[in-house]
Order: sequence, then structure tokens, then C-alpha cells
Amino acid sequence: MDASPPVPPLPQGRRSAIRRENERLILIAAEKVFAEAGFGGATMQLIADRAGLPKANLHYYFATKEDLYRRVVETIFTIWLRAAEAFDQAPDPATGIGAYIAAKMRISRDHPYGSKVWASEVMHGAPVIQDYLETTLRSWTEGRIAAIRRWIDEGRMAPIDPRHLLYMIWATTQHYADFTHQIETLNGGKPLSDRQWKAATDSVTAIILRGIGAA
Amino acid sequence: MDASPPVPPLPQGRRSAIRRENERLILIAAEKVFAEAGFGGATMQLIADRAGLPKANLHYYFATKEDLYRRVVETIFTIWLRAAEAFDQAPDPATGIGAYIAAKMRISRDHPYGSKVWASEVMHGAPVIQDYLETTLRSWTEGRIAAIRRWIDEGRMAPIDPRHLLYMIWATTQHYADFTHQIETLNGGKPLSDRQWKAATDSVTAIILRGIGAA
DNA sequence: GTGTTCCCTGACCATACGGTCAGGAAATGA
DNA sequence: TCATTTCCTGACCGTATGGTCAGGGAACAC
Repeated sequence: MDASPPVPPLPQGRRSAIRRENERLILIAAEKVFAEAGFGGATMQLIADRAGLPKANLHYYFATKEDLYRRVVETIFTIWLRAAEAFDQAPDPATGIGAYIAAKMRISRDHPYGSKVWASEVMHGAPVIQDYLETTLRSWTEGRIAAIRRWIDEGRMAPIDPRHLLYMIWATTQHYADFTHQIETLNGGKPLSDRQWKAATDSVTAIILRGIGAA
Repeated sequence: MDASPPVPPLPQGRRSAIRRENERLILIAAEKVFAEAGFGGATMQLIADRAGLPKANLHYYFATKEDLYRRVVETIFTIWLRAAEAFDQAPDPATGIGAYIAAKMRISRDHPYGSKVWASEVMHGAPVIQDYLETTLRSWTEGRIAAIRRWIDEGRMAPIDPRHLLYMIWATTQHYADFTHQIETLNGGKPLSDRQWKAATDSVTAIILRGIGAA
């Protein structure tokens, strides 16, 4: 879990600026390489090259390849959890779910590599973050399901299965990150423009909100 | 593209039963291993073990790891294309899109490994099947977009963006294959039952059809 | 039978990988 | 200034990988 080197952090808990900066460089490079090559296909040498550091230096900050990988996966998971705040404190499904979709679409655009690493991890059986699935993700999901069910009981939306609604939102929003390459190919080889990202978000939001009778 | 050994097939074009059977065993094992470990993480030795054959025998039938991988990816792509027939000859969107969703959900259940291999391939930039994306998939997509546009013009469904509708269908249906592990974890660690698969298909169909005003 | 094609595989090879380590440089604190 | 901690890295190691190959066995056509 902790990726610190053998020596514990400074007593003051203030990691030196050098350490912080290098960890940042390494994590950025690692996210990209893991996303593009998968855990098995990624090499420490390639990550080192992208970070502009010697390979041995990576092992100074991250003991093993798996430690580094775990940190990358945890990062995107944390970002997604934060986006869920859009869900809470919303008076009605159109507001709450609409905001959640918008937040997740924005993350897909801003953190496509992290999303891919997560997808890859889950597809391979979540060997590294199984505990997160069973604890944090499970309880988060239960909470959201309860909220949706409340909206249904109040007659604010159609009686759909909350669980499959959540899966649909995850699948659709993350698709724009995980399948970026396919989408770009079908877009004439060019990345989606600002306007196209907005159109995508609007389309997804419109179909889902109308689909659950909350439009 | 062709994964035949140096020696060309029999003149009669009838590959021996031995060859056909062994290729089948290898492809089944390879699909699973590639799905579980990714291209980089998969090893020929592991595939050989799963197929119950010596490693050298794999290289007799498939010259390289990449040849074998390509065959696996092509297989799932072909299966998906066949499912698209449900789309055609449908008089209205509810029938056509409903049948397409049902077909894709069934494939997600029957071929989860192939779906994962495809997802992994696309996520890594489609190094092996880029030509398929640019030719077959692109023209298939254009055709379907035209069909949807026709339905919209005829007032049979709401004027949504056909492209994003297709992405949503792909994303959602394939999610049940690619994220099987996450879904099972959130299902108490158990695979979806027949009943739950039906509920999933019904939920997805209901939300999308109502979402596009075709329910 | 017998010649020919197809099938099989243990042993091997070059390469590349994750990880280690000793020893030095740079920063930090008193 | 000088002692101590932190940071850095070239060289190295054991292992595992994709792929090769020679030589032998099975199947089949005639």
C-alpha cells in the first residue's frame, strides 16, 4: 500500500520538494505507459524514459512495479469518488444524475489514461484493487442505489433498476475515455472538439434522463 | 493476416481434422489467456498449458504470438458484425435497436473473453486491427447511422445524435462482458443468474428505447 | 510396402525484464 | 564548517520470454 522507500518520511511529515516533484513525474509517465501497454506490457525502463529519469531512480521512489501501478489505480478511483458528490444533495434525479454524468464525462476527457488503467485492472480480475471493490465501491454503490430508489418512490422517475442505471452511466461515460482511439478513428482520425464533447455529453444526458422518465 | 504455417494448406482446401481441432484448442486457450493477462502479460507457455499442448506445437500452427492474437481479435469482431443483422430489415427503431441490444447482450454473456481482448486492443491504440476500424467498422457505422437518421426523419424516434446512440449501445452492452468482475463483486461475488441477465437486458432496452422516444 | 507429407517436441538461444547494490553527489541542519 | 540524511545511478544478476530447429513419429496416397 505504502510506496515509501525503506527510509520512513521526514519526522515533520513534510516530504522534500525533490521527492514530491519526482514522484509526480513518475506517476504521470507511469499512468500513460500502463494505459498504453497494460501492466504486463509496460516496462520500468519505458516509464523511466518518459519521466526523464534513470530506471534505478524509479526503484528508489517506488519499490516495485506493482507499487507504482497501485498508486496509479488509486488515483483515478479517488477522482471518480469525488465526482460522486454531484450526486448527493440533489433534490431531483434530473439535477443529480445530470450533474453526475457531466462530471464523469469531464473526467473521461481529462483523465483518459487513468480510466484505461482502471478498466484494464478490472478486466484482468482486479488482482490489485479487489479490496476497494469490496469495500469502498460496494458501499458507495449501495448508497446511490438507495438514493435512486427514494426518487422512484417519490414518483420523480420511472421504476427502473437503479443498479443497471448506474452501470449504464459508468459504461457510457467511461467509453469516451477507454475507447478514445476507436471514437477518434470513427471521427476521421481527429480527437473530439470542444463542441463535440459537449454534443456527446448532451446526447448521453438527454437519452438517459428521458430514458428514466426524469427529463 | 494468414496464420498458416510455412507449408500451404492442402490442395483440396480441406485442412486435416487434426489441424482444425488443434487450432480450435489453441484459440480457445489463447482467448482466455489474452483476456486475463493482456497481450503483454500473456505468455505462449501459459496458452500452451491451457491448451494441453507443448509450446513448440503452438508455434507450428501460429508462427508468432501476434498472429495468434490477431486471430482471436478477428473472431470477436466477426461475431459482433453478424449480430448487426438484427439491425437491418427492421421496420422501426424499437424492433431494430431492441434486437440489436438483445443480440449484443447475449454475446457479452457468451463471449466475455473475446470482448475483453477487443477492449484491450482498442484501449492500447488498436496496433493490430487499426485497418478493421478504418474500413469495415467505419462503413458499418455509417450505414447504421443512415438507417437511424431515416427513422428520425420518418418521425419514428426523437432527433438524437445517431453516433452517440451507437456508442451508448456498444458501451453498455460490452460493459457486462468487460467489467464482469466488477459486476460480480457488486453482486455478492456471484455471477449473474439467468434471471439477472434478463433483468439487465430489459433494463438497458427499456431505458434506451424510452430515451430515444421509441418505446 | 514405400514414399511423401504432415505433425510433434525436447532442447536450445538471444534478448529483455524486474530488481539490487555499492558508492558517490547533493542537500540539509547545527 | 562538518556531520548526516537524502538522493542518484551505472553496472550487474537471475530469470523468463518469444522463437528456432533438428530429428523423429504418424498418416496417408498409391
